[in-house]
Amino acid sequence: MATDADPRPRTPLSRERVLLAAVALADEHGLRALTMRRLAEELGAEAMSLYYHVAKKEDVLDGIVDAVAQEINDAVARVDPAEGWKPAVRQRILTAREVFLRHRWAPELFETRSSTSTAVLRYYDALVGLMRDGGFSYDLIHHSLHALGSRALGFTQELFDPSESADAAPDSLAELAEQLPNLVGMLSEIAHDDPDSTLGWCDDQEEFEFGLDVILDGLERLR
Amino acid sequence: MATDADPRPRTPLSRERVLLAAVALADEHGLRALTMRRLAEELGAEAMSLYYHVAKKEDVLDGIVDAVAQEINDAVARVDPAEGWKPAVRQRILTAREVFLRHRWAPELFETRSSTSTAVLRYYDALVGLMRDGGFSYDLIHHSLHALGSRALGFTQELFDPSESADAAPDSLAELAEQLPNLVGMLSEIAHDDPDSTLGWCDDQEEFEFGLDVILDGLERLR
DNA sequence: ACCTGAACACCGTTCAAGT
DNA sequence: ACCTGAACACCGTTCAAGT
Repeated sequence: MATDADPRPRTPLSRERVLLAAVALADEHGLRALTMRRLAEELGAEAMSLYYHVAKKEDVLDGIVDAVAQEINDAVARVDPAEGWKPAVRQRILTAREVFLRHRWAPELFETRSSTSTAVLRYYDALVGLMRDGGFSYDLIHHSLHALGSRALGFTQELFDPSESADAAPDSLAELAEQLPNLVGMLSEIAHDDPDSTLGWCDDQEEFEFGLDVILDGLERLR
Repeated sequence: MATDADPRPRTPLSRERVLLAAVALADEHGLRALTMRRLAEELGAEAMSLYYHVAKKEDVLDGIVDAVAQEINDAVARVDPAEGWKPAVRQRILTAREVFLRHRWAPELFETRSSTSTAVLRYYDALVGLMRDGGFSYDLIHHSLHALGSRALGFTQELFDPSESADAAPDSLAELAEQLPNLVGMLSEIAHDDPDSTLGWCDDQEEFEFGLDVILDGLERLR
């Protein structure tokens, strides 16, 4: 008798199911699509049902940051402990980066709320430990974390995409070259063409590693 | 007869007045307070009146990014052209930073929409020119801009504020020290105490300059 | 214990209408 | 040309009510 339409959720809701669905929704449609109403729909429930399992939307956002941080911790736990602090730190960071490449909405969220995640703190704790074992003083490690900034977690935020501006100008390209001679000169020599390794224009894999190595080499010298 | 209550706006609205009010509102109450309705109220008008002067809210956000970028360009135009590419670039960046210290909401917005601002492009163009004159190839300049990231504009986004987590834990501080021995060890040696120079915990003036110099020194070596 | 419907106070934005 | 009021389609969230 109940064989026809019975779209009740098989499994009951839970904080974990809500967070998993939130991550999946953000992965597929971006952060902007992550509304309480849409999230509930994805789970076959009403928006208000979510509030039994999470306090408020902020709680969901904190939760998915923590979930990504745990994914990072799981990933870095599997990397071979390299010889020397530098390859070890480098490898950890590049491994963390791979997680962000799977969750491209995450950098934006980490910028503002990663301090609430104990998983993020555990990630940093291990990084501090590695550098400590590598002969750094706590003071220099502290400076190093500041110098690395978000790079310690594996991403840099993009700041501008000159290719966009280039597209925008139709025939005024000559005028643009006049106004921005150096930028146009530089960009005419350069091409980015590996979208899969790119978190926005400024976060190309090759460029990420270049910047990372500039900093790690600099820290090495100060050690 | 019209001597009593006549709170009509003296000056008519204009795109410029709208943007100025938007910057002032964000300065005083943060980005979250910047809604079309609140902005109109600030101008003594109705929300819908704004749409005669700006296309949509996105347009307002693009506009205030451009306004801040112009403020930066004005500021850097006044700095003495230093001798050598490094002091010149360094001074430009620290001057740009001062503008962000006046508009603490701006970094968040620049992260996502600075590519739409021609003023930002002009800022970068001058920076590229300085480095070019300093003997850098376009290719290395390009790498350098990636390595600097948002630091080229004078800010780094904060990633975590361990002091917050420290506050949060009341008596479980011992447990925290057990779980995060390295982080707790490091932080016990360190204190941040100049709130005026700080854009969030990770963006202390001293730390900003440390990180900047690590990168500039590294680029110098690659020149 | 877990979920829901109706309702509230907000958003950005459209559109026809006022001066 | 410039501004407005009413209305629409969305938000997050509260609360009393259902099972």
